[in-house]
Amino acid sequence: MKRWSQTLIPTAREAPAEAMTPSHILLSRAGFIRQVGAGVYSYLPLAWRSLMKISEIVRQEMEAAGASELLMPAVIPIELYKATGRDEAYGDLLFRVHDRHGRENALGPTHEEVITDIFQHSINSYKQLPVSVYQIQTKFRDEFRPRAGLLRCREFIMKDAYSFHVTVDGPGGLDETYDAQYAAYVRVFERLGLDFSVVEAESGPIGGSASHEFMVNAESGEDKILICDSTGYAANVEKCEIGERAWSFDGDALADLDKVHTPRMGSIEEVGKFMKVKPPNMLKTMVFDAGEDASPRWVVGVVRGDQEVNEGKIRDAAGSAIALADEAQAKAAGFAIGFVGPAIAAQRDDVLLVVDPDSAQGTDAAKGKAMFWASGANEADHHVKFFNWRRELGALLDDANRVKVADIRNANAGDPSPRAEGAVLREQRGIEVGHIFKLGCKYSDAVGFGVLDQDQKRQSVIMGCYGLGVSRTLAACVEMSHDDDGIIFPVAIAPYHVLITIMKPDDRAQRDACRQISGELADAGIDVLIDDRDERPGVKFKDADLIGLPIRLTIGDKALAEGSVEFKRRGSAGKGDLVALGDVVGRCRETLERS
RNA sequence: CUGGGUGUAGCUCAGAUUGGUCAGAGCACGUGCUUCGGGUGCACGAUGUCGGGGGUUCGAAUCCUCCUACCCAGACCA
Repeated sequence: MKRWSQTLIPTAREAPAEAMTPSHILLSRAGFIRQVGAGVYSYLPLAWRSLMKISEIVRQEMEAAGASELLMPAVIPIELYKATGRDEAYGDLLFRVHDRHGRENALGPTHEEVITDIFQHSINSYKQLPVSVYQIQTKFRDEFRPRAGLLRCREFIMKDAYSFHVTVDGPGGLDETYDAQYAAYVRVFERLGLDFSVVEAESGPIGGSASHEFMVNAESGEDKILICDSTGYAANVEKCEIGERAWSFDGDALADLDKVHTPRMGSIEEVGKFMKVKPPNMLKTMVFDAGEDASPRWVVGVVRGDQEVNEGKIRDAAGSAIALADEAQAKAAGFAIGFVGPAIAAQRDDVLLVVDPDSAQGTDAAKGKAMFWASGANEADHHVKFFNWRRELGALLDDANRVKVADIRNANAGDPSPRAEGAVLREQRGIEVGHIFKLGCKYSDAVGFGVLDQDQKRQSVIMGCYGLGVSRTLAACVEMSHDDDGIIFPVAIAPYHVLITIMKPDDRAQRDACRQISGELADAGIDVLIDDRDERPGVKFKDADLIGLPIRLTIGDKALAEGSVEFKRRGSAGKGDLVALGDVVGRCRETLERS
């Protein structure tokens, strides 16, 4: 039980000018957070209560999944990150601090290295595994661009769990724990009352084989996910496969190749507008660099002008570690960056051409005639119209060592589902609140962490790691659930369950009623906040809606004259119901349990 | 990192072209009265390194310059 007048809930009519997203605006206005620096926030009392509630549910589910809580330091000698190469991989994302002796430390962005170090020095035998541990802790990542309040900050609260195994399959194996963590995450987000999706994901710099992301469904989310409703397949756009698409390079040319002067127009939009060609009729050609020693040195990806190349997919298709070519280097190597076209493959033999099926079309099926394509002319400031695959590239198209057709683009809404014939993908936006990974031996091998198995053979230890953004979850919850008046908290995340708005704090009858009700509610284990401020009713009601507690009880003369208080569920329309004093606790308990 | 923008009262912002009654408004805050079920009304009041340094000038919030902080978009990213 807490009195508003005795705590810090600095609500405001206006949000700071820099707040753009709903969660940032509302958490600021409702007095939950205050910005201290770029991507650095203080959690005021209401926010801290919500965060503790989220943390507690996470704890319970982690313990239920067999993990033990521990706490590692935030200050970590840089050597640990150097050992795994993540010193470089993370680069500027690592906060670095030098101590008085000039030693370099990182502020922990995540703790694979530290936990692996601990286990390496504590575990010697397969008999001691598997073990899962977790911590809830402040993490530091020096983001290029923090944004949207708590959604992407440089200092944030995260739960990270790690598991260690001798095998992948079978009892005690990685898969078993991964599945248990997966289930625990589902329970956590269900208990928190969040609308979420689980999607297949790229593992990014953390590394590893399999990974899933947990996304709170919200329009303002940074991540795009694609869903096949008929199978339940869902994946991040970075990972999403696309179903089979028919393709063929064959088809007669519509007209002779027509070279067009397009001075300084390197982008699809500019060229399209200038040549009066729609992006779906253009071939976007991207040059990737496989490295100086690689053969072929260059990989050239082709997708339609309205589509995006997926770097991960083209890497898989090319079968080598490639990256988007450095513009200066590519130009020096003879590529007319901005004006490259598929015909480049016919001009030089150090190029592997990878074509997305949607672009590998000789005929326009819809129109029943040859396909019209525009592309770069492989000459600065020029593009071509009436590009025809067979005419321009000939038999080269049939040489699997030079030309491949593969899914290399990001999926879009309406694309065929990779899991069900005839089904299409639907697009949705989400906020990533959890991400779990099967790491394999990446970290253990990097530091030489192995144990002896039954046969006295040394085995690399297999790892999994499981992250959950606690502070981000609070923000995602607000993104997901609010209205024009303020936040609408799910019961599990709300800092308090019930707000008692006492109209006249000086009135003896009202005070007595408030004391009675709040006492009974507290005894029933319900968290109560009492708005005892000497403010006008309108101010209190506005603030009540703003901070978004699930239930508001209003103690005023009218209701009290009938021995009642007014009961209102946040988010419901109207003024609420009159409930007899004696029934209030029951009504609250019932409402909170039901939701 | 690239591009754009903004730093003036606790918050939202005006003032800047044209240097000099430009230290301002609203909200918030304090006092008094008023009002008392959806941000009440009136009066009075307190509040500033005009982001910082340097320069130009008799005089700078305003012009020049360097620095710095923050925001937005992109690229990147659990």
